[in-house]
Amino acid sequence: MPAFAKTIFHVDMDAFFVSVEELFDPSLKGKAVVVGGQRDERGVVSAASYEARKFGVHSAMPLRTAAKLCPHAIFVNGHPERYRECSEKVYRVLTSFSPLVEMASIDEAYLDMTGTARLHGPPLCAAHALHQKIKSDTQLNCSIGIGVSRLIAKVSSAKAKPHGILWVIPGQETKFLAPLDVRDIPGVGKVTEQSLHALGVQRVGDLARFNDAFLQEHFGKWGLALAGKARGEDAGGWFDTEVGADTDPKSISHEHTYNEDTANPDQIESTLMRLSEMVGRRLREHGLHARTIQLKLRYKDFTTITRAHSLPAPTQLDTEIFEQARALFRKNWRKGSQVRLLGVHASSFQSASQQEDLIEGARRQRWQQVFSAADRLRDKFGESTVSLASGLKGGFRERTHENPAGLPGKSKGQQ
DNA sequence: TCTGGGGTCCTAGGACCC
DNA sequence: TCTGGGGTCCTAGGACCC
Repeated sequence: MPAFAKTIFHVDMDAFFVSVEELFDPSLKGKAVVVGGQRDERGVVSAASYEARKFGVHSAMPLRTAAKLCPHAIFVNGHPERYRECSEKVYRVLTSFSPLVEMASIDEAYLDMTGTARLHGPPLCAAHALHQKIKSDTQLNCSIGIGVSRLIAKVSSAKAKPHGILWVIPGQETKFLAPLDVRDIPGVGKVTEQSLHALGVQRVGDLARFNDAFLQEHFGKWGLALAGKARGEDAGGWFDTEVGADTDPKSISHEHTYNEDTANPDQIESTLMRLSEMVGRRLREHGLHARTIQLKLRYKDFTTITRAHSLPAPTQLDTEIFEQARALFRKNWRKGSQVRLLGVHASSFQSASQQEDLIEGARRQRWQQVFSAADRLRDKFGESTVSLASGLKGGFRERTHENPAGLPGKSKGQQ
C-alpha cells in the first residue's frame, strides 16, 4: 500500500472501571461486579465485569434491571478519582511511545505511531512492548488495534478484546471490514442500524457496494462519511482530525437526577445554584467564558426540554450563570409538575475579554477573585464547604457529594 | 424495568441582514 | 408589491459515544 500510510494505534482498557475497583479490592476478582451504584438506585450500569456480562448485564442498563438479571452480582459505586489517576498513569506510558497521543475518553487513546519503526520496531513489536509496559506500570489490561486510520484502529481494538492485539495490514481494510456488522462502525447506533437494515444492509460489505451519492441522498452529510468508513477511511467529523491536535472543550455542563422527583421550586432553584457553581468552576479552571447558557428540564414522565439564552457578553461567573438558568426555569417550568432532572450547560466559548465596559470589567474582576478563592477553599476542604446559595430564601441544599469530574458511575444524593 | 452524566456533531427552522 | 436568495446567528432536538 501507499508508502505514506499512517500507523495508528487505538489502546482500549479492558473493563476499565471494574479492573480499577479490583485493584482496590482484590476479592472482587472473578466475580460478577456491576459498577455504577447500588441495586435499588435510580441510575444505570457504568461498567460490568465479564462474569456479570454473561448474565446479560451491560453498560447503560438500569441498575434495577441488572439486579434482576444477575441477583448475585456485587454492586459498587464508582470512584472517578481512582479512574482518573489510573488513566493518567496509562497516559504517561503512552507518551513514552509516541509524542502524538490523544485520550479519546478516560479509558481509551489514539497514538500516531507513523515513522516510529526505527525506534520501536514494526507495529506488532511496538504494540507488544506497549501492552507489557501498561500492564507492569498499572496492573491493568488493555487491547490494542492497529491500522492506517483511527477507524481501523478503533474497530480492530474492539475485535482484539479482551487483552489482545490486532493489526490490520495496510491494504487489507476492506477485506477486514466486509464481514463485520454495520453496528461495529463507530457512529452507527440503533437508529442508523435500522435505516440500514431497511435498505437490506447488514454487514459493512453490503454498505460498501452502494455508491457515495446514494448514501449521501439517504443520510446527508453523514451518508458520505459512512461511505468512507465502509472503506476504512476517517471520512468526516472528528475522526478526520490529526491525532494529538489540541482540544479545548466546546461545552461544559452538569446535571442532576433526583432520587425522588420534586415540584418544590426552592429545592429546584438551589439545585440550579449548585449546578451553576460547578459549571462556573470548570469554566474558570479552563479559563473559558461562555456566551450561551442552557437549562435542561426533565419531568417525571421523562419528557425533556432544553431552553437556551445567549448573553450579550461571555461570562464565567456563577451568579450570572445561575441568573440565566433560573430565569429560563421560571419561564419554562410547568408549575407544579414533578421534575426528575435538571441540567445547566454552557457553550459558545469566547476568548477572555472582548471589549467590555471598563467599570463593569473592574467589578467583574473583583467577583472573579472571590470565586477563585472559593474554588481554592473547596479544593482544600471539600465540595460542600463553600456555597453561594446561602442567600436563597428557604432554599435548602441537597447534601449530595457530587463527583467533580463528572465521570460516569458515581451517583446520587442520599436522602 | 424504567431510563446517569459528560460530551460531540448534525439538522432544521426562524430571525435578521444585505 | 406576494416576491428572491445567500449568509450567519440563535435555538431546539436528536443520534451517538464512553
